[in-house]
Amino acid sequence: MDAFEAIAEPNRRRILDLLMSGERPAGDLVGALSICQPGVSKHLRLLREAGLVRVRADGQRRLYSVEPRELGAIEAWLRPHLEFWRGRLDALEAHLDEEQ
Amino acid sequence: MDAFEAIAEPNRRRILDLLMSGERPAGDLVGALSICQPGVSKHLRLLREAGLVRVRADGQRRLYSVEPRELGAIEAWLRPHLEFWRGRLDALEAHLDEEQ
DNA sequence: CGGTTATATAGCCAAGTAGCAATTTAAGAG
DNA sequence: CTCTTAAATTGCTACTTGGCTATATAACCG
Repeated sequence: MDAFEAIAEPNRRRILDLLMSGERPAGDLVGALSICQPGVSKHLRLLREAGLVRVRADGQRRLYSVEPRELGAIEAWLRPHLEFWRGRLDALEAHLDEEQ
Repeated sequence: MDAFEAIAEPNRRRILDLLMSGERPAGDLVGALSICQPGVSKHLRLLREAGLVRVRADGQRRLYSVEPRELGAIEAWLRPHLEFWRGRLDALEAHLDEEQ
């Protein structure tokens, strides 16, 4: 699973949001997500395979945290589109200003 | 299908890339994509339902173009993550500089 | 050791989807 | 009207996935 597919699922985006506040044990995420524990575990595995999170052991807990590198890959695709369209909208505004 | 799911599929990202050069008939996209015509048509329908492209008729052709609004929705989710991690990386660099 | 807690895995099901070939719809062209 | 071209829809299959329950693994506690 690549990063694009990984962030396509709302629960996985929510996990990444929760991990913005720092490293968290899997159990915290289960409490926050209204899906069952194995479901969260499966999402965490997919996020790990997509390179979006990393995990380290702490006793019997697993502490997850964001691995930002692959988010950059998404931005790398998205940015040219945003820049292109920002340019078009700016041009449109300029055009409308001229007409006034 | 929302915008996140829509861009999870490589052929659909490629379609959006191709449409950056401007409005194009569906047939152009079929030629560029190495999947069959009905497949492209289906992807275009999903992109339309996700609000990522619009279409207008030109005789028997259908001209597709990007609708940038929903790309902004993706950026709206992604940006806080990127900013957060850019900040962390900057802090790390500063820390390493100090140690020298 | 046995018991408890935290997490992962296995096994299953229902739903969605990406692909194709075949067909339909719609717009020109003659 | 007939033929052709452009695109969409239908019908199908194989695969994936997100959810669940049940079970396994693994670490800590006594």
